[in-house]
Amino acid sequence: MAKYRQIYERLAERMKTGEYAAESKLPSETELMHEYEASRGTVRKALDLLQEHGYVRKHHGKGVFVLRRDQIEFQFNGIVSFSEVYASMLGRSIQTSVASFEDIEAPAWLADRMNLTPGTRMFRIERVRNFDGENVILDVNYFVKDLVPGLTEEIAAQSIYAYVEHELGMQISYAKRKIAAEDVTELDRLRLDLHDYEYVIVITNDTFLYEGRQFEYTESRHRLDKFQFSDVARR
Amino acid sequence: MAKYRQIYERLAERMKTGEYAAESKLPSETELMHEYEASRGTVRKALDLLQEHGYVRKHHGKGVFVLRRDQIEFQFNGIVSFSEVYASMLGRSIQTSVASFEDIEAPAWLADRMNLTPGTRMFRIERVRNFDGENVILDVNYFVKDLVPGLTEEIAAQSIYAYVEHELGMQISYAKRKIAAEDVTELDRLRLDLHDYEYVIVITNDTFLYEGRQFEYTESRHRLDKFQFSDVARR
DNA sequence: CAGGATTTGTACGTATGTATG
DNA sequence: GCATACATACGTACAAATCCT
Repeated sequence: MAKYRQIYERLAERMKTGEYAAESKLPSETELMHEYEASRGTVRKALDLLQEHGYVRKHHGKGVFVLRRDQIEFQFNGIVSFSEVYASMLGRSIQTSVASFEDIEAPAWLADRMNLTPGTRMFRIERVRNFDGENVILDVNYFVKDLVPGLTEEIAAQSIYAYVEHELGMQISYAKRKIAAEDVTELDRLRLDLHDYEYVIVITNDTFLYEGRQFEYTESRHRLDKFQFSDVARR
Repeated sequence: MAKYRQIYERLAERMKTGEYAAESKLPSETELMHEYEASRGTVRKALDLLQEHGYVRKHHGKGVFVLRRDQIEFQFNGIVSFSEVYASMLGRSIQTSVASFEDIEAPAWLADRMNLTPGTRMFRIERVRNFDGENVILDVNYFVKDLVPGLTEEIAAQSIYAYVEHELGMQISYAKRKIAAEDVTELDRLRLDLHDYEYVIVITNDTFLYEGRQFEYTESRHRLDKFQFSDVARR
């Protein structure tokens, strides 16, 4: 792994564990240079990455400050799978369990939406995200089977995106997202600890490969109080 | 302006005008070095920025390629006030009324959040968006007064962003957005037709100028059923 | 298929500018 | 004014991915 990336991960780790507390100032670039035996440019690349991912905020002439991260956050501009996000919040217990794993024929509404030939085989996967002992997020994924051969329940329990990108070497190009509130469904009640909430926040996600082919459709259904989305828009 | 940013803008310009066509390859870093009389590091910073902003994609060993523009357009990367976007999504018009327009001292929490010296004068504006006869969105804007001189209630009733950009000629750099659900407040009940909804979706928006100075903080509070957000994320 | 040429990625060093306290 | 800390810019070297002869 690249050195700046190692420094990034080490620093992120120390913020997650609280060694570098929220609101506090990180060591200066010069100090980090000596600590990690790296050049200033390399240290700066690590710090830039931390800022891009929402860990810190740099202030010219003052220093680099640790940001608070108390809620579940979808912080990045890029396409991020939920386990990637959770991985970024280590220190809090988040567990994924596969509630359902089926090999089905694409339902009509989905074949239409994804522009597939009717009858296409797909994986339909339900995964529940448990945060601090409560089931608060339900992910329902639909993958085109031909495009993710060898996908198993065990992989789904880990990170499907890591499998798709690193094992299969697939090139993801872009994803369309939509966020809206919806009434809770029977499935939500079955899978989630909803308490009295009557609504869920639903993120729908259509993911495309470089050639423009869609290989995934996902609905991520969040309990209201555990939902947060952040991003940075630029001109 | 920094040199790498000048190169960034020049290249972006040449892509917008079509001089660098979509799907085509940009000149190599070495060529750009000579063309702009800059070091490789500086050229690379400009290219990184272009990629981050969705103009190009870099491929190790191959080159830097111009992305299709139509998808960038659809992206929410313009820093548009959310309600304008919402209106265009539904293809209908929203009526805006200014519910409150004050000249105040920055409250402590906001001075802290925006990194302002305490006592800074600000405009605090409440605007209500009416759709199909119901008040469904409440925008609360805070602007640093020094940075938007001459802002009036009449302008607020139209588009503040149009005023800021075209009349004042200010250069907006980027905005940080966060979306989350919150309990309704007294203010929500006062301004909106909430029916039985107990929650609102709140979009907070911190907007920055090129120099990194923040000039605005906004909360856009949406009735649950009238909220929708879409965007395109790119790897 | 080998191997060199091209192109982007990483890393180091140095110097100077700008913001903050 | 001075010290500290981050920002920009230049130059160099080598690594890794890709392309081409």
